[in-house]
Amino acid sequence: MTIEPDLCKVEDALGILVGKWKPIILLHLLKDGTKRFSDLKRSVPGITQKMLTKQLRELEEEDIIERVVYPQVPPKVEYSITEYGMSLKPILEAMHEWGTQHTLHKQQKSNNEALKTVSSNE
Amino acid sequence: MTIEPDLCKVEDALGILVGKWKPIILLHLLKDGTKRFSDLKRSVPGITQKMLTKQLRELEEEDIIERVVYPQVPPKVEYSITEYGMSLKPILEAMHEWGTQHTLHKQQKSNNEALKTVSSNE
DNA sequence: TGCTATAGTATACTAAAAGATACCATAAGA
DNA sequence: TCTTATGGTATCTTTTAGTATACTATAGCA
Repeated sequence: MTIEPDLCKVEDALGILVGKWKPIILLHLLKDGTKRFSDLKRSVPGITQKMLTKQLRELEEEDIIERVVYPQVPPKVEYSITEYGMSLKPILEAMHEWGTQHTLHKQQKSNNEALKTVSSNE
Repeated sequence: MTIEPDLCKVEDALGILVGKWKPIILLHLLKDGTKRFSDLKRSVPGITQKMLTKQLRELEEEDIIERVVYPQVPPKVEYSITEYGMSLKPILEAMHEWGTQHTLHKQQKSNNEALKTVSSNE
């Protein structure tokens, strides 16, 4: 299969997944199903409230996740992946698998370079 | 299969693919095999020389593409995908397929919204 | 009365990515 | 001698992404 670059839809998927936080948010939701805002915040260390809100709004806008507000105080808001969002799973898995391989590749590369350095010092 | 978010390697793949131009550059190289710098520049409309150079250097750094310089004037430089770079193909294909579906989904969504607007005006 | 929890918003800031533009070397050809 | 082609680099400006911090509402509890 060859993808016609001019008709390229790759960037659509990329646009959804890109951002420092979106993949990790999606992986948590895929793993745990439904999560509250504060759960997500705890699960994604280092993220600010503003960023989490922003990423979630963007994913919601694309119908990847669903947001349910319970009218109570203190507020309760639950997020979950939509059926449509589930369709991203193969991409995330392919990337995860590749990333795992890539780690090995990088290690081999740095090993080779270390070897070269050693032999040139001999 | 569930990906452990904490051990997540998804971002590694994402880091390679991300950038306004990288996917389209890779698709062209996957399609045509070897391409010269100027061919790529023509194939990727709107890209500046600086950006093309930068993206190519980054992909080369990751061993995704190979750069061959022919010592002649005017200069000739050829780029091609490495065997390792070929391993990205499943990801690009998965994203392409998803993107195509997503286009349909977006169309349906805007159709639905148009319908809603019509019925609320009735 | 004052504190806590939740799910945010508002404002100001910094850093990174991308874009615009000008510049370079040099052989071949008009 | 001037122009063109190629594959860049250097510098500056703009745009976008991300961070830090302060602020909000309100029920329940001590």
